[in-house]
Amino acid sequence: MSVELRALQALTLWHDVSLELVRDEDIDLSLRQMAILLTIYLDTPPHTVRGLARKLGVTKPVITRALDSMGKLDLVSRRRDDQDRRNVIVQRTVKGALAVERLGDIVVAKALTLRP
Amino acid sequence: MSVELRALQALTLWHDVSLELVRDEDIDLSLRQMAILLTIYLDTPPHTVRGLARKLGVTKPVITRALDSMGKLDLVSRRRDDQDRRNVIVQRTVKGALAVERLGDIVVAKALTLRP
DNA sequence: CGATATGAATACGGGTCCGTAACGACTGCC
DNA sequence: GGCAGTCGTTACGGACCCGTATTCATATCG
Repeated sequence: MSVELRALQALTLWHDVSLELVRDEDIDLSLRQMAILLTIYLDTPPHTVRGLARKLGVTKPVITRALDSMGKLDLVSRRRDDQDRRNVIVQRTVKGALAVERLGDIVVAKALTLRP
Repeated sequence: MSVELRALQALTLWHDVSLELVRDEDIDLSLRQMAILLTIYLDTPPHTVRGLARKLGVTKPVITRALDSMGKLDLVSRRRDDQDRRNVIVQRTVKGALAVERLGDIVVAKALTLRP
């Protein structure tokens, strides 16, 4: 019974946040882009294209393109690794940090409405 | 400080579940499709195309196409409303219920790994 | 040095999704 | 019965994303 409740609450939370994100004009990222963005901001650096691809279970071009589009939005930035110039280091930005923070606020806000 | 922790936990949860969904072969739904699916299975029926469009803040064709693709996967089904044959009633399916249940399991499982 | 390997980016063909606009089916009111 | 209004679907053009294969730059090893 308590397990049933947990599952329903978890689903409701996921639903509420998804709905909020779909409605939101500002944040329009695909699930993959969001996973990439959060990995960059939550996991310990450094992050490379190949490393992200492995972690996400997708091909490298997917990461490259996601970084392209998120880079246009100034959510992430790229820099060559000086020690091995084949590598690209993915870096955080102020705008990206704010977006992640905002996402966290949404999740927290929706989570708080669950417990009556 | 406790608020910081909550936000970080919420973000980590969202990240972990997103990552799991991206990696998962079976579930490949966009955020919008997921929001539609969960609305159908969590909110009280009946659900119409127009009603879903209003709730999601998107246009009707978005709902129609999402129902098309999710219908092909047998996650939802459609039926004409006999009382007003202009309406289409969106119905749940066994496979859809299982998919939603599975998503709930994923969220719960990831949530449980947060509390040390 | 040259050969090989590695990392990222790009080219390509195909698929999906979007919003606007138009369309067909249906209802209800005059 | 006809006409305006509603609901869902479809047509269209554009944007985005995918995976495979290729290319370019760099590193490493013989």
